[in-house]
Amino acid sequence: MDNKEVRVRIAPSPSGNLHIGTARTALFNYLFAKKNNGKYVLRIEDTDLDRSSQAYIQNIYDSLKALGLNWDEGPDVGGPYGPYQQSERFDIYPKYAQKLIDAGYAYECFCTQEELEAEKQESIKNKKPHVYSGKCRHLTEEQKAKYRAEGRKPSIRFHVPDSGETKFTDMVKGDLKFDNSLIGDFVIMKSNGTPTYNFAVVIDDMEMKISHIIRGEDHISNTAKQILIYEALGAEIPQFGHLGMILAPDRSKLSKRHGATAVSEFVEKGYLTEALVNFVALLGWSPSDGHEIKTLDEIIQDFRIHDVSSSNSIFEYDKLNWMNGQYIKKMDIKKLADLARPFLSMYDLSEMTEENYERMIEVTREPITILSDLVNDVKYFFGQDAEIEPDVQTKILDSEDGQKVLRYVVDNELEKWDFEDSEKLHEQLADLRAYFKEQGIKPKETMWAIRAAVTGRTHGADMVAILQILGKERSVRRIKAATK
RNA sequence: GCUCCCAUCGUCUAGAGGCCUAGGACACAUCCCUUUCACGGAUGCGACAGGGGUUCAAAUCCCCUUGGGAGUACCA
Repeated sequence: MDNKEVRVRIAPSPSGNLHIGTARTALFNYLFAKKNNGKYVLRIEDTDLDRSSQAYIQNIYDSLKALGLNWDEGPDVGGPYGPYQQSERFDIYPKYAQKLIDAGYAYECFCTQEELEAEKQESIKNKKPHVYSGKCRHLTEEQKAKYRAEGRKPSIRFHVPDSGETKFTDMVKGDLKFDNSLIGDFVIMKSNGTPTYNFAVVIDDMEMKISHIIRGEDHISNTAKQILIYEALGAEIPQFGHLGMILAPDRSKLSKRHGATAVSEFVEKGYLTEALVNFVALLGWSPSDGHEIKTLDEIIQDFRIHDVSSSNSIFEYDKLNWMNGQYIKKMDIKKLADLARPFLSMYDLSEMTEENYERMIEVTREPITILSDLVNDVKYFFGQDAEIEPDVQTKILDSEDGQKVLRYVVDNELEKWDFEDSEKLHEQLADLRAYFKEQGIKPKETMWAIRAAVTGRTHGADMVAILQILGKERSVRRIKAATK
């Protein structure tokens, strides 16, 4: 190709928290930029002032940063082609609109909503595609003056050619073409003086020298309109790449009723941003070496936009959960311990030393898939007494073998257990298992008795660790309490 | 309605005419490991939507049908 600088952008609209789909689009843009030593720009598209809010803008910043998708230029960091927030760019769009009018590519339209609606209904009735008739295309100055006198404020429409095709080669979809006669003259400036989306993006992308536009395929049909504008302006047309959509398991659009949709919601539920990025990268792209667990940097190395799948993909939690579990398992323990804290706010963490807190996380991290699983899994580390589950009471603590083990432990072992030395304690438990094995009680049943007494459950973290974190006093207390 | 996109195991995907009796991952099942849950290991289950072409040869190319998705706004 050429050696022009690669510049991509992610342009979210702050009418909600950063959506997981937008995050994937951001990721692919980021990957493409990094892979090609390009620039990755963040632009906030808040043209619709009613639906936009500062809180959402902040959420977009925070989410993108948390995912590690840091931008080179943007509203907060600036850059050579700012401002990067559309609401601050309102003065530049009318100039370009006027330029198009002057060149004959656009015209003022005085049609009312009612007239437009009537046209549309007529088309539907005749089973024809509804395309604006273009009746304001050739208004005389007198007619315009008359409309103005009536108080009508014009919108500005782009004059789309009546024939021919608009085509482009999409980086992921291949050759695409649209029949101009079916596009219809579309509005570029609303009657209130603000630009429509299709106009604002083109102007902004053009001014910001965006070379490649990677976005969701819901924008495919907009592309024809946008190319027409680029051409009318005599601007260089960027390369486009349209990604398949992310769908819910029922093949509908991913929405709140399917669970979390915003990146921040996933984080609040206990998903790790590293896992989120990794998982979402695999929706539409696959690593060349078959190793799916990869860091952002590794993905950058392996990423090629032309390898991206052009079909939609379904967002299933199974694999995300598995992947999140993998990341939790491998994460630096100090980092994990810090991330886990907010999830454990219902417990009095000051009860235990920092060292014990970390060890508790270390020994409970293994089976969990999301951080919030910790809430339940860590419960028995708190409080003086164990909360015994009903089943555990009847099936284990009330059983003959269970009591036999506990009785023996209380009478002969408990005082000898070395809570300070984990290896010693480990051996002592092993000896206990061996002792009862000769009496026909399985090793796991021996341990169940102790586990049940100490934690009230049949499963959980390593027994030695539990006993040590709980400390001698509470461990002894719980075991004695369960012994009849 | 019209336009466009898409179509390999339940899901994410590999596959760019012969390497495919279609490979991997998640999920599921069984077994092994084991102080529990889990992790890990092994095995199994499981797909080229259907129909026509093209070709010596098609999951791969073309057409039709079907199914799914998107767009069709003075919303972005």
